[in-house]
Amino acid sequence: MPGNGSISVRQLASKLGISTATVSRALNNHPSVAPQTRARVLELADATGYMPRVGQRFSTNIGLVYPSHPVTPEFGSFENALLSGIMRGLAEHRYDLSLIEVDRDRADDESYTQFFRRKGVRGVIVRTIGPDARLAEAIADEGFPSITVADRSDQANVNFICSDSTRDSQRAVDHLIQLGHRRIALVVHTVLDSDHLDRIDGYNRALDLHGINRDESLVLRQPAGMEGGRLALAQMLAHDEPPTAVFCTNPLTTVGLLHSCLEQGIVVPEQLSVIGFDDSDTRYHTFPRYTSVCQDAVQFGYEASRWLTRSLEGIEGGSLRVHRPTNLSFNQSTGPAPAQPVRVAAATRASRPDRIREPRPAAAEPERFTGV
Amino acid sequence: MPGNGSISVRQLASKLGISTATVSRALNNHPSVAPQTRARVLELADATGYMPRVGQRFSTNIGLVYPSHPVTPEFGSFENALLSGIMRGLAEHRYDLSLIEVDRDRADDESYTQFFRRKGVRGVIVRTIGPDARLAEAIADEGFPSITVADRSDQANVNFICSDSTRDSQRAVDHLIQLGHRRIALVVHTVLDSDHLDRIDGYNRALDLHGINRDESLVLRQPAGMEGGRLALAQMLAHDEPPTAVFCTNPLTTVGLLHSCLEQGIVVPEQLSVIGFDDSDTRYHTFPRYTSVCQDAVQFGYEASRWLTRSLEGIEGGSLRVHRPTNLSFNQSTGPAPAQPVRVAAATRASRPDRIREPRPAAAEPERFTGV
DNA sequence: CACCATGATTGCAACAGTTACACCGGACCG
DNA sequence: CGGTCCGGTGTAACTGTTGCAATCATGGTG
Repeated sequence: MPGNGSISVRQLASKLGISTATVSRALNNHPSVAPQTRARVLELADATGYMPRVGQRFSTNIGLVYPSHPVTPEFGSFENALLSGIMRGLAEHRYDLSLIEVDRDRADDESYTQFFRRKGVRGVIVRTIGPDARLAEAIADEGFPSITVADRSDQANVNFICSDSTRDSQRAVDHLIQLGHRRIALVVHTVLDSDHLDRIDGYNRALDLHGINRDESLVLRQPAGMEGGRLALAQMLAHDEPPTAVFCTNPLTTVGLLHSCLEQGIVVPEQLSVIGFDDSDTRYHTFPRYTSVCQDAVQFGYEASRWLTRSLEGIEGGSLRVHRPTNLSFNQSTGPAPAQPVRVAAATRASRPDRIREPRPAAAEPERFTGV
Repeated sequence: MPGNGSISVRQLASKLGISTATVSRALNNHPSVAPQTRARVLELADATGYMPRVGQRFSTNIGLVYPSHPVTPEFGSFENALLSGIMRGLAEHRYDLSLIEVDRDRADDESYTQFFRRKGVRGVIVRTIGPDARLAEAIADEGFPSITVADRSDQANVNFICSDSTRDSQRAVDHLIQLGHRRIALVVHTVLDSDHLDRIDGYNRALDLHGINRDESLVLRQPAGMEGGRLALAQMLAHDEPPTAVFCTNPLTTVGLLHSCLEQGIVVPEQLSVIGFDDSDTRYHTFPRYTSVCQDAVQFGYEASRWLTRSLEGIEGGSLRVHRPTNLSFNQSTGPAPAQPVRVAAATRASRPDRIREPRPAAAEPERFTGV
């Protein structure tokens, strides 16, 4: 465990027998410092837990860390809700938030601690995306104050707050079984993070509990997004023994699947029951509104930022490893199992394109990134 | 116009005949400094364009400024797209982004310039929300480097990049008229910012151009959001002479309106044509996908942050006042005007909806990824 | 009136980190 | 051999901040 951060540049310099100027340059990645000198400085800085101050004061900045380019529009509402919660949690101790993308300007030979020091942040909230959980573990291994949000790790030194959807996933599938469904499809993302493993787990447990055979051919892996939902429905309809219900473990995928149902004239829930997943309000945007397992991203952000700042202020001690249970929101997308499942035949019969096609005029060329 | 920011605390102190300690405390809102002393310090700091440095270096932080608590989940995807673009634009000169909410910890007697100085940001991107345009103007009046995004101002000192949807709003309504519609409703937000005024303007121009009388009773003001769309549809159906088409100037409102159509068994576009508004991909999430006027929030963020940083680096000079035209995206929510408009009677009759619908061909959609 | 306690302001000085400039030493080339 | 260049380092001067002491006004009390 590093020291308490009360080391100064001058102390580092005197311990190393060099000048403060060289120490400062080494810490800031100036090109004019010899590699072995920089290595010695960084090593000692790490060992002593050096933390820069402005004047005599520590900074009060928290970093929200993304592995690479953050918050692309495709992330959907989760990031918004998360940010909203984070800002609320930081308000108590007047911390500020900086957005940091690790890939952008972290030097290759620079540790995460050094990188964050250089950015002037005291602690970070790590937003790992997909399978990049290594980032959170690497930061934790360096002992830098951090907490991961909406993901988890088996490493004991990783603080996190994540959702545990196992229970509600099981309840969701159980609900379908109670309604008489026996063949229930599961749609998961192509890459499986801990969240998706929970959902698979809950799905399996519900089936096992009712003595329903697991059918691997009903577990569909599709990329998260509208198109994934569309493809999943197509797979279901083409199945030899089609399911009468589906548990779709991603919000946008659920939207895509329900959208495809409407396109193909499949009535939900009369012909097909659907349970989905939601981070915010997406379940109310579809027709019908879908029953879903819901996680509260605002709450995640709030608790993570609050714990981190309290921890830095010395109010909170120890670690935080929280599994926050999800909620189950019942809406209009589930109903009794139909006598016969919908099949591809119904869909193909209805696929003659007698629609009125909209004119597609030569649309204005989309603006590209041009300098102004 | 303030100076070039090369003034130091010591120079301020000597000009005022006080110590640097007092100057520092005054600038940081320490409670132990006499009110009139602080007033004198702040006045001189403003006049000289003081800007704090860390050591000898200016900070490279940009603030994204919200009037109050930022990025609530209701904002939808606009904020995400904006942030994404901003981060990309900041990358070129290695600036960092801090999220700042003015209401949170700006002191009452503190100018915006002082507030931003205290936060250590060199320039700000102002995200005014709704009718809060005064914020951008107040900041500009103080001469602090700033640019407003997705809003505009008549004040010549306000830099901004906004969308001009007048042309496409007119084209959208014109498109409806070409399809034979004569009674076209307009749904606008209850508070009218410059964006909404554009849309009203385009709507009016299209009607005027075709010699169609404006009917004030077809201009519906509803709060932005799903519920607003629902209420707008109810108003339309209850109208004495119901419209056969509607131009809905907000994404979520459009979603709500289309959702309500599905609930009530109103077939779009056969019974009602709908044109909406979109910041990102929302138009592909509804059934049917709606034709919409689209603004590119990523581009806004990119251009704003790039101009601001280049301006601070001295590469760019002068002001930036850009009206970026929107795009018109044609989808499946518009069609020829029906012989008879849908009325409230029809809606009630269809309240036990026969939801099996004619299929429609799926349009190709770009692959997307999502969080979680 | 003298005197002390109290609290509000302020200054001194020591601290934090950064950078311009000079210096040094070795490599390279004429 | 001498000049030139360049990578690397230190000196010193510069930022802004804060702990502690000093100062000053004020008011209550003997």
